Amino acid sequence: MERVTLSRRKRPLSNEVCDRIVNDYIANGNVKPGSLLPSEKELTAKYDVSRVTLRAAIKSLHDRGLVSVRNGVGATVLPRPPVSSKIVHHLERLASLDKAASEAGKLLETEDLKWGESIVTPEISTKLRLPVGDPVYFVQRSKILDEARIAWTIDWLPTTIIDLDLIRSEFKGSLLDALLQHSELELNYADLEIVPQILNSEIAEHLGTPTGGPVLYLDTVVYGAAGQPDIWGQVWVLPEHVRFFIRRHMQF
Amino acid sequence: MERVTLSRRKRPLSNEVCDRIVNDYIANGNVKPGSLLPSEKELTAKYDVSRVTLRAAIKSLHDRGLVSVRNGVGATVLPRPPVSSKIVHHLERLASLDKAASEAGKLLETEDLKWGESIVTPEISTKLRLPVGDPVYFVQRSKILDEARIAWTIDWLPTTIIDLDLIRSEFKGSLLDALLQHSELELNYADLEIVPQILNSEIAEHLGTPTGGPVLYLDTVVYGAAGQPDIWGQVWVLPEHVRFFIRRHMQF
DNA sequence: AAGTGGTCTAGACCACCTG
DNA sequence: AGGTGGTCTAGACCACTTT
Repeated sequence: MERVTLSRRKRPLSNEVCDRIVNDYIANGNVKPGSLLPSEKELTAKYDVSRVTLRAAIKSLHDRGLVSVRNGVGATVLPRPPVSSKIVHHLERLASLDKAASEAGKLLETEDLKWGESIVTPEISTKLRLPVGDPVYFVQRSKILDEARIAWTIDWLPTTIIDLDLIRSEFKGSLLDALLQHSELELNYADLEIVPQILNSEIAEHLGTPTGGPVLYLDTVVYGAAGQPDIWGQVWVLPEHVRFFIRRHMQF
Repeated sequence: MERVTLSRRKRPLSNEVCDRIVNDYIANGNVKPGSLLPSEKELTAKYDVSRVTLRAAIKSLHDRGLVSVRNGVGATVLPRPPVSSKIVHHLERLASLDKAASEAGKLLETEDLKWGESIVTPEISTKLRLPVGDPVYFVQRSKILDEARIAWTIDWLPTTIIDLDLIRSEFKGSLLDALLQHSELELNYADLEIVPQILNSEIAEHLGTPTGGPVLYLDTVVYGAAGQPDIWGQVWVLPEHVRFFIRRHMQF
């Protein structure tokens, strides 16, 4: 019995249990990839939680790609995803490139940072659903890893959602991370389109590389809880330094 | 009261309820984007299910990007994702390009189909964890949409998981779809790496286009329930005809 | 037959939002 | 204060896998 105290608890109990299972069985290799976790019955007894709660924890492990679960068999620990010295950016979760870098033990630096106000063009209008000609904020900058320019970014945001000077003062490299701090914005999900492109002269100049090479263009619209678009982000990333991964699941 | 019969039911009740909500409120526009669904209390009464079951259905709606849910407020119907005349391939679920095409009302045709047996190279060895020099099956083909070549594909698979002639006889355009029919393989998830490339002469020849243009290279390893790699797929797709989307969620 | 996960229920308490 | 969603429990029955 190792009951987690119910009082003064912030995180859901199922999250707590999920982390405990990772620590107790997976991270330290107590249960090796290919082997089974203890049964749900044993785990409910060990952590003194209901089966519903335990199953929520197992579901999280599955969603994170750590185990696969089979009826009548149990939960098998899966091998870790490939690791690399490059930054590995997992696209299935809404997180910034800066966060992916710091998880790889690297620091992304920001250069050529420029904040400003512009006018809504037809293209911005389709992305942010704002009238053409209205004012719109933008932020542009390049990202540096180990003294190499690896990405060029422009973000557009409606003037109505937040004060530009406020977010500017809170900016520490990632606009997304700064805006996520404002829970009142209720940023909720994003639609990301992935397009391979050839480096044109404009982007190549920002990145300080020759034109003609391959570049990954990521077009992201971040939506709030009511489904209204709140940020339109455009990023061009050089593939030499960042690997883009998605873990795709079977479902339904 | 519209209780779903419990007997002779195959699908989970929560799935049933999920679809009913889509049909009764979302698909027909009875609740417009930006408006709230009825409360959980009302919905449990309407469908005569427990709150746990209803919440599982709401969770599915959220995972599918149809609603956002706020504590103390309710579930807001979200606007539909962007539509397009191109094929839209959603990468967060494990599904074939052929399926994405058919969901867009298009038919992907297959040309230059070739089945064969080869020898494990060092690169194949790292992907499929097979000894170098062992035999391995491969399938290569190009995909045609509206008489245009849009993709070139090679899949590699261990000789041990299935008989090549069997899967060949069941092949209807998509190797993944054919293998997914074999539930004994327990295909479970896939790690997809996304790389922008410049068309080289080999791939350009397969695609019948000039070299030097942008192409999206998708490197996929499909894993079984025990975490063993079962398929290594390499796909080069021309961006003119297919749009690649991911809906990224906030989590934890 | 025994053990595993898959699903469902009824009821409870809490946190959050709105008037 | 009242309604909404967020979490948790104990117990039940079913489907699947293994012995």
